[in-house]
Amino acid sequence: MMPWDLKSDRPIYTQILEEMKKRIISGYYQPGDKLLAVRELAQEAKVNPNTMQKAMMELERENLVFTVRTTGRYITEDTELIAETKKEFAASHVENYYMQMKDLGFAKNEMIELLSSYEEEKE
Amino acid sequence: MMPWDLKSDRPIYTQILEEMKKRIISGYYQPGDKLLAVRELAQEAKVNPNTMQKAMMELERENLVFTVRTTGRYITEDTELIAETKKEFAASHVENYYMQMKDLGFAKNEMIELLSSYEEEKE
DNA sequence: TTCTCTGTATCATCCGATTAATACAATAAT
DNA sequence: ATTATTGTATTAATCGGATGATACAGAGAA
Repeated sequence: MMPWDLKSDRPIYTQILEEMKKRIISGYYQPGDKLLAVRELAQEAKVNPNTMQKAMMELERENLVFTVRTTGRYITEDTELIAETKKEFAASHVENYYMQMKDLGFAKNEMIELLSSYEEEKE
Repeated sequence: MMPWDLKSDRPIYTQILEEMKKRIISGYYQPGDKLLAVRELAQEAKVNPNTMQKAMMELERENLVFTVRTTGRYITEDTELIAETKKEFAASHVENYYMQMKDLGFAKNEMIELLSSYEEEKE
């Protein structure tokens, strides 16, 4: 079971929304997959069902999931939308990294160099 | 005058804290520079003086600014600390970019490629 | 039909962040 | 000595997010 590790520095429902998006665009959830019930997901993430529900509503507003009333909720089968969402997500992270570093006075080649020499932490 | 553009998705005082840090480590504020009074800064950022004060207290806790009672607040002259803070700040952004992209299934060379081909938006 | 599971809706309550309005103490400037 | 400006402290009120408890409606399963 995938951990949720939610922090308290931002609204919980926002973090859940992002985590769900990540799970969809990364392929952890496949198109058409049935999601656990809101109550179960809430228990899993250790949040109130209302909070999970709020995140789901937003996810649905973006068409990344759809509901079959009284049956459950499913991941969209619109692979085009998923691909597009992934593209946007990646682009926003590239931009964020670039902008933050630029504000600090780093040149692009330095940004690339730092990333290249980055080694993941082990433990 | 540097804009503050504060969002409502995270605590204001946290955002102010980060913005101040950026201004210090990027050199926008120089060591020893005198800051505007809390009330003025608050007015400039369009927030309550108490909120600005809270951010300043935290900034001071990290020794990035110091106070001369009844005279004002100044940027630290500990250039070593500033350099170290900048290093940490950059490292955390590198890690963040790397981890987010990795979770989405991107390989490091793809991350580098996306960054290389990133072109800043004009308008 | 009856039971159970689904999403959904509606309360009241709590908590932290923010705002607001003041007040105070210390010092530099006048 | 007086005034203005500084950071700081205090108290109350407000607001949004999160929780908790509960209820309802619809569809599938028994």
